[in-house]
Amino acid sequence: MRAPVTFAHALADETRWRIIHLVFAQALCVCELADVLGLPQSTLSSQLKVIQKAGLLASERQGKWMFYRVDPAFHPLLKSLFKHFGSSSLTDATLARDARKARNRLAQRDEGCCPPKTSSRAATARR
Amino acid sequence: MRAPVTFAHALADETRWRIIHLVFAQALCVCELADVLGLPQSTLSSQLKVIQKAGLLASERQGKWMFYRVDPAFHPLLKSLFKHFGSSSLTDATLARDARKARNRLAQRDEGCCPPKTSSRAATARR
DNA sequence: TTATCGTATCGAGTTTTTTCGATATGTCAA
DNA sequence: TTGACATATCGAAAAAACTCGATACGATAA
Repeated sequence: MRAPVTFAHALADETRWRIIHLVFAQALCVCELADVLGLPQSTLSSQLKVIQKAGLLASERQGKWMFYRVDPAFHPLLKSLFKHFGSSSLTDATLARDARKARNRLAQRDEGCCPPKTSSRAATARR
Repeated sequence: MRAPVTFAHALADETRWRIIHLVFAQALCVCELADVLGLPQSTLSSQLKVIQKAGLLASERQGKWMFYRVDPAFHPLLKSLFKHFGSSSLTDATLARDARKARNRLAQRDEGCCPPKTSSRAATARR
């Protein structure tokens, strides 16, 4: 009984809901999330911890950066939730803005703080 | 975005999770929930309000009693959640105990405080 | 090593949530 | 109407959650 309640709690916050949408299909690092959401880095770290506690996140360190994404095991469940509530960047203005900002931010990888997107290839190429 | 977050919040509490399981398949009145869960009536009223705020509940007054059940529109979504987490009285000891208490309590309808289960027939027959 | 940068943790302040007794509201019956 | 009973609301205390600046940790590069 603890697992589903913790899972629900992970979704029961607007900021976390936005985070989950952002890292559903792609991995982002903490600084990218902070940029997109306009929140301090420590806040992001805290919220990510809550989501992680529910087992929702897969994380991977890439040099200095920590990348987070939704664990694929939760994709079907979350998809049915998204579908039920019509929650997507097509219907929600905030999610749409987040998605756009994320696209812009991703386009600046290599120029900005983060390592190249295609992590394994570029990361090994750097060393 | 507010709807799914409110929905998640409704599930993000152990007591509410138990309530939702209890009134998923059958309608119960507040005093029955209080008996089964062993909580004061005012606590139940508060928690039911939280669940209701998410649109999860259908309620029906039956004389003095107010019956609550999960709105059937949410059955599929909740079922996928239950399934994902294996949340049922078969796997969870607390839910099992709740279900057993509810069965006992239902068997005492007509003897105790609550009106007969087959509400429409019995209720009209009373008048 | 030192410097830098990204992230995690800490700690305090603020807000929200949860609980539950007391009380109000509403319904039925007489 | 009164009385009894089920439920809702109120109010206050306790607990939990949320935010965010300051700081510690960890990895990279020079």
